[in-house]
Amino acid sequence: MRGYGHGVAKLPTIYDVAEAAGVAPSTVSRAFSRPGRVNSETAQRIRDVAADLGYRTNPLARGLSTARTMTIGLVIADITNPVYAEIMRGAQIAAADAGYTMLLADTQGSGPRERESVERAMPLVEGIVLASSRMSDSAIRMAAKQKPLVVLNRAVVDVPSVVTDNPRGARRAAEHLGGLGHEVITYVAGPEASWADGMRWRALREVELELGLKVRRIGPFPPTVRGGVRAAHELSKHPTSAVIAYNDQLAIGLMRGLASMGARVPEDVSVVGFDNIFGSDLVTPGLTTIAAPLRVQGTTAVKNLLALVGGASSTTGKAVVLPTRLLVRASTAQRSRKRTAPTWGTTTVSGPASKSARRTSAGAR
Amino acid sequence: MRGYGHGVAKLPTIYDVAEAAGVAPSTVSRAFSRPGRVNSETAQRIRDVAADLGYRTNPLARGLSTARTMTIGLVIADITNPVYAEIMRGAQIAAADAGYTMLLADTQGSGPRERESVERAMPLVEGIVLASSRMSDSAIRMAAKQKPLVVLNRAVVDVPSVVTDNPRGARRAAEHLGGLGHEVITYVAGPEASWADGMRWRALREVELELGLKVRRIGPFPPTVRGGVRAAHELSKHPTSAVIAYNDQLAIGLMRGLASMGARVPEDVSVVGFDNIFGSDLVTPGLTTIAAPLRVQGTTAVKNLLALVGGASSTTGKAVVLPTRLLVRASTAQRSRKRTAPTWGTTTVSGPASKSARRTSAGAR
DNA sequence: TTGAAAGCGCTAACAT
DNA sequence: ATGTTAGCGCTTTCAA
Repeated sequence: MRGYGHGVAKLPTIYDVAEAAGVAPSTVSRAFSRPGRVNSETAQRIRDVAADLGYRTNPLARGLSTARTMTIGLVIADITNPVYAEIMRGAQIAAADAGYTMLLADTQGSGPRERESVERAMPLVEGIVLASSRMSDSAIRMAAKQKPLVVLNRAVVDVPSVVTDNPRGARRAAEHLGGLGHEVITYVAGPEASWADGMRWRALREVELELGLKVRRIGPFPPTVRGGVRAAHELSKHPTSAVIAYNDQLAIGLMRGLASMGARVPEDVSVVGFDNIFGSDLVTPGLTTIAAPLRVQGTTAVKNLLALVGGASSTTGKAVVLPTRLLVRASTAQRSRKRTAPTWGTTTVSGPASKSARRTSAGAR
Repeated sequence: MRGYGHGVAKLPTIYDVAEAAGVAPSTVSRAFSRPGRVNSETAQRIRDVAADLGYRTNPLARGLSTARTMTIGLVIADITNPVYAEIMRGAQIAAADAGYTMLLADTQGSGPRERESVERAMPLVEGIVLASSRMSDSAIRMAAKQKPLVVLNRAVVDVPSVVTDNPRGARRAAEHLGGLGHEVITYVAGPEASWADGMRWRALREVELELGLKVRRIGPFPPTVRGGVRAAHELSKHPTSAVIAYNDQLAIGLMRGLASMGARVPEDVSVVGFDNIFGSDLVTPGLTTIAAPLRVQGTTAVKNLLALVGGASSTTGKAVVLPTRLLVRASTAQRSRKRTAPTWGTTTVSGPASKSARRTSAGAR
């Protein structure tokens, strides 16, 4: 009702309030300052007057003198990737709960762009969360010296990190598949720059002997549905009855590709993904996956960041590792020993029968 | 290599540069100021020295005196909704292209939270994009007086708006279904607060007579997969052979719900969604949908906002309307007149046969 | 062009 | 508990 003009209205300042309340500007400032909001009678009166005038403390000005902008930055490799939807939600909630605003930068998977985003955001924020960063360890460490910073989905020595339990996740996937009678598993790799990819593949190699199964690897592929389709073609050259994909998108694409080549999931090949993104339970068959606590990842990263901002020392040097869990859906099944016919793997999508099946029969190894 | 300490490194200021270059601070400022970057020899030397020192102009300080923070705000109703992934990407790109940083606020579908976010962001940004706002028209208009603002997916009188062509989209959906022989269509409504929902339903009502078909409406339902499942139950009480859902999530949930009740899509019921979100082509059957130019929506909103920021007058009072297109996939098909048996609609998921079929036979209307 | 000085709105020592 | 006085880092008159 206070009939603002039309263009850009000028907001009242601390001086306006001071004058209206008949006190010194600094007194007004105090009535609004952070820690121990003064509670004298005057302070209250000042707040009333301020509210009346529609006064709002200008965060820019405040930030200029205190370096507290009440803003944190979240830089993400690919905002389009459904994984980040939940992560961002979690981050946003944690930030908002602490009274912080979130600056978002999408780097579209580009390293240089990421560096630039970080530089741009740096002076505006009190701290930064780097999700699935593609920058080099040293670049990250460098940035971490400027402002509090935590990396998500990656462990960087000397920099607070939040990761999921990739080794355990990969192991669970392998155990699950092994338990279903699969003896050789193909790992469909994601981007080489991905830290998680390395962890997953390495973990699989490690459990290989222990679980008495064989693990191959194809890739790298872009971590997208399309990448998965390509992977399916690649897989058809050396079919295995079970596949673990770097992430759900890849797994979903793989299933599509397999379907288009006449392979059935899970009858012919069992597929496991990672992350449990939106949609992984909607595809047919539902995707068995190693679920990550997406939202918790976001909140944890932000909470830790805020702790740092609040002056906490970088805790231990250890990364915080969040648990994952195996979600069994319809894309994995008992290995069928009675393969009626090598219906796929004997032909590729781009032509008639050519490379004949290998490793397709039981006693492969 | 410039061996930063360890804690928070202090950045060089304009004064440091001035001293190093042997000029006055204001001269340094000029060498970096906005419009016509001075090109004198000194200016160049200053820039070199600055680069050498690792100087970066502090946006906060700049913002304090110029009110140009090079930041825009994007406030979104539900960051978790896949629709926004692409919109955000588009917005982010447009912002980055113009050298702007993006502040993001997720309001989790809460009106009050949205108001608060806007207030919080207001002083930090040069302008705001409100995506699918749940605030009242008057609240939006109020905010629009403070700073440049554009609303996305909603038209508000006197406020620059960007919307998709809902009427045309709804019409196309109806025509498509009509062309397949469907005579009565159920519209599964989304949230009542949604402007788009109103537009879509209203458009359907308008083409009803013209296309010679009948349109019913059930709902409102939350615009989620779960909401869709609930809608399926509701639908089973008054089955129709064709359904148009408020959005893809609802449509997908509906398909799941129908499947669990024994109804086949598209044989028993054809389903059309809106938006073409990630995943709508991954479900089985693929979802026929009215595709929105998601990314373009984001870029358009931001570009228009930036134009306003740059001083453009609110153009005409008209909303920018972006075209949609019908994407036919497998969830819609010719209506089968020879219904062998009313296999669904006669039983509900929660028990044996009860409510008998209605409107299920051919000559319904 | 460049320099000098005032000020953006707020906070942070000092005093009182 | 309040008032005074300097800045935070940058831009912007106004002179030179």
